[in-house]
Amino acid sequence: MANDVKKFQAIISHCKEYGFIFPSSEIYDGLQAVYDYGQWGSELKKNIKDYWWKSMTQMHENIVGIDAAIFMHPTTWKASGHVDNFNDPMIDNKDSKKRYRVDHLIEARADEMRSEGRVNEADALIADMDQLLAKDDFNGLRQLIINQGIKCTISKTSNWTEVRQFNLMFSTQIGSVSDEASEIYLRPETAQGIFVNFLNVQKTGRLKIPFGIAQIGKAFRNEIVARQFIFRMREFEQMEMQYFIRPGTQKEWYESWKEERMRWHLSLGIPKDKYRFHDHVKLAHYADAACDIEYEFPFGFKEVEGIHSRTDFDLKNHQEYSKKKMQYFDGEINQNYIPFVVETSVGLDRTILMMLSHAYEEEDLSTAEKQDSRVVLRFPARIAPLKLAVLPLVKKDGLPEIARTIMDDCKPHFRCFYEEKDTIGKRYRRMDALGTPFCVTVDQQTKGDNTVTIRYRDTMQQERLPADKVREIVLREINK
RNA sequence: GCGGCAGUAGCUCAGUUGGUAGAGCAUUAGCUUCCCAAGCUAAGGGUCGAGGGUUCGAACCCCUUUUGCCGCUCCA
Repeated sequence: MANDVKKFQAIISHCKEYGFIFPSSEIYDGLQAVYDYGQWGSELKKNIKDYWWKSMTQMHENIVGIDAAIFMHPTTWKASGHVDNFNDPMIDNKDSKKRYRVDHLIEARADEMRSEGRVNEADALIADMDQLLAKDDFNGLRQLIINQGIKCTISKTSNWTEVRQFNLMFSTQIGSVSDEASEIYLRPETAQGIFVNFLNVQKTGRLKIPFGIAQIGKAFRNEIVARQFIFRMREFEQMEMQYFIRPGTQKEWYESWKEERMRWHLSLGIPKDKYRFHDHVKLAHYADAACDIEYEFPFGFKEVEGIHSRTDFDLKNHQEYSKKKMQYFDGEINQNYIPFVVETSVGLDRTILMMLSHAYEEEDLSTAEKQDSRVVLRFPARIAPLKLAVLPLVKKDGLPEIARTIMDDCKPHFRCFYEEKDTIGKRYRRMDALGTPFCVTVDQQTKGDNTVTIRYRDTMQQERLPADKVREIVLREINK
């Protein structure tokens, strides 16, 4: 474990040192749990996004993508349950460190009274509580808990903190005049952007159930505790797909998407034993089955992707709040119904951290004569930020000019890097540290027969091949 | 949110009982190099996380704040 902590810290340093990830607004000391992707981190991120997008949309004729806005009508979050379920005042017991919903504590007390036959007292207590809740009188609520002598069930003490309200959603104002009606939220999940567009997409796309809508986008959660580098951030990006199905078929679709999504994860080159499914026992308010795909990070197995059978919860609620029929006419069975939904939702930033964790290696290359080591990022070629480095062995004798023609041939097709400074070995090692899978080197022989050496990141082996084949070979590898 | 530890150059760190900062690597410019880092020369880069206090004087002591890591807690 100590080694894993060390490795994790080494990865964080490496990300900073080599331009993958920086703390947000670092010159002002950073902003808690917010990070920026640098020059190579953003390439990596884009490549992962593209790969997911292609696997989910291009490879599925019945899945289409959308890009919904971050701002949404405030009623969206009433319909989704975010406003009601996550705005409750909470209180902590200082001894047990246990956090309680204030209304749960007081209701438990009232139930106790009722079981003792003190029904009137119980009703009065609930009435008091409702009044205080309505006024957002947190001090009053705390006083009520203390006056009632309510104790923590674990520590058996009444050593309570202040009552606080934890708002998961960030809010801001739309329009330049700030009044209450114009308060809106930054979306805490991207899913609702899909649900509110269900009718638009289904009708204009003439889509038949089953079909899916995919989306990649930012979401924002005001986490109480946000930590572990980019694992839990306040601003993060999700890649998700909502699959609309006939009611009653959710179980089979849930299972089939579980399998399919696991296949995708394995296709990233990460071995099976680094993943596991974690089935949810306690289900969220919208789900009838749910599991996570977890990856073994240096700090343990943690969720990367969630697969949820969301039933018709979302569409049904949007139908109720919007008064628009969220129905689909299924010609095959001649029925109108609100579709059920199976959701797959990957954390993009977590996927990046997963790829970094798996790719990062400090390799010992020592021989009997010489101590040697390198840091190498073993990214699959398709997601590596840089695909090819073009290196003249020396920066004279016309070698740079030849190298430039290879650059010109390749750079319209994939990200290349040109470098003539320092010894060739040093340049190879720098490329290893960025995870560049291929380097080609132009030497004196190139001038005679137009061949170059290609050097592979993972094996450090080299081969000689015609310079005009480089583009084709790299293209083949990155699309494999 | 509670507790522990930490913040000195891009990275890793040193800095003796308080006397206004150093190293290695990295970077930049040359030289040398015909295939795997740690050859040569030179240069740049830090108001020691921030603010306040004590002091003749603070990287060092005190307070506040902020950021990170770890443990607990939480996570639709």
